[in-house]
Amino acid sequence: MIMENINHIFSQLEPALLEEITANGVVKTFPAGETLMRTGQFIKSTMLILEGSVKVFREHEDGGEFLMYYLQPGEACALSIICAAKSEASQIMAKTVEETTVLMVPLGMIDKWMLEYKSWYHFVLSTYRNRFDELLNLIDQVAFRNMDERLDFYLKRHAKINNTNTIALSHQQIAEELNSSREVISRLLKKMEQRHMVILHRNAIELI
Amino acid sequence: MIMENINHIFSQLEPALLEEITANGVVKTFPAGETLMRTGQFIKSTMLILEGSVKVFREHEDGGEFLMYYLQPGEACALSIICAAKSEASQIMAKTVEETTVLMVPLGMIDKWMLEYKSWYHFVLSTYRNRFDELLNLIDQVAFRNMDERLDFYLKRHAKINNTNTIALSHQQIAEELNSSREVISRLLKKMEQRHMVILHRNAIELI
DNA sequence: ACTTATTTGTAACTCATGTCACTAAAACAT
DNA sequence: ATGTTTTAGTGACATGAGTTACAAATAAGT
Repeated sequence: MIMENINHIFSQLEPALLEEITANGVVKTFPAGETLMRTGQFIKSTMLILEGSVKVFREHEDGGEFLMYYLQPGEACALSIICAAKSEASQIMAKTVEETTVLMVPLGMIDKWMLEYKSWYHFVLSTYRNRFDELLNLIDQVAFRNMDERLDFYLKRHAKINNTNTIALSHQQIAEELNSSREVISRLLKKMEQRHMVILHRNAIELI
Repeated sequence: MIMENINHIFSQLEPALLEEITANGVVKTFPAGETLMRTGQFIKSTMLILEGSVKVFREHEDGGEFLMYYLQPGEACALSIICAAKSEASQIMAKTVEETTVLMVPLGMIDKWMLEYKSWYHFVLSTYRNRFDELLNLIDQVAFRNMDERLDFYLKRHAKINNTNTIALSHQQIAEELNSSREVISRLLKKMEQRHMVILHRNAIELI
């Protein structure tokens, strides 16, 4: 059933390529909160997400972290592809947020398929493109926006990704992802509640 | 002599490819301060820098700008390649900082060469990789660093790129690139001078 | 039910940065 | 040389956001 799943999730890839992928890849399931990649680590394979979701973030020496983006089923980690191609150390951290199934493809294949399969070529390029866009967006956020706007943006994005308008996170968790502090987030959320933008519950924020 | 120049600057590319590049590309020289790409504009060709330098930056609605990186001879604009591949609108601005000669390659070639020339493939991928790294760095800066550290970093990078330890910029210009204000930069530079990190001149900052 | 741990609310304070208002110095122009 | 423009210096103040220090509310464990 995993095979079918792959075919479905990566339907934009050619059948012949999908066969190769399943032949060469290893399917692995990680529990929630598992670290898949850490700063400075060398990457030995590219990961295609089949199920669940993966948080990709930057980490600062003194503990702070900073959310970059989430990887969803059907997506690949752009960095792992880039790093793999140059066998360089990763600059980022990746962690599962829920139980996540990934397909691990040895890095030798990536280059090979680029030349052999047009659909793989487009897949890889659009992966780059999308991540690049997301980084540009992120830079906009931190360069031009205040925390209240960033929080608003964060909540909406989170809601969209999880396809719900109730964000099941504590203020503490949100603060960490935005590299802020819990009190600041609580304060801003209270303001948003007064403006009837959200309703606050324990461990949950409801968007209106 | 431009041909020789190209061969020299892009020596990592195969001779056959270089021939194709010169056959298909158009060499163009722009004066200093010319806008090569603006937000929302569609990109019709990729640019390889032959001489001079190009500033790539993000622009905010209310005027603020934000330096992303400089392109030097031998480099290509990663975004133009990505956008070209998907004929999407650009999200960034690019401006010459001095008189700059570029080689404009029609976007149809990019994809074609990826399959035909290994050296082009590696060139494009390493372009992505380098820009990606630079964006990651930038995010670090704005997410984790204060303005004094960012200024210090900015000055050192500028010095390194121009291969001099005198930065010939006004405080105003620096402020714009860091999306700050002139007074703040003046203040911080004065502090750096008191700590004997720099010597301030009019329109110039000397690193020690 | 009682205790404990987790999560949230809030006030007071500090600090970095941005803004306003104005002065001073240097470069340029006529 | 004198007036004008550009660049730099500086103090006073406003604001956003991080910090400290608690209190209150809610959930969880025994």
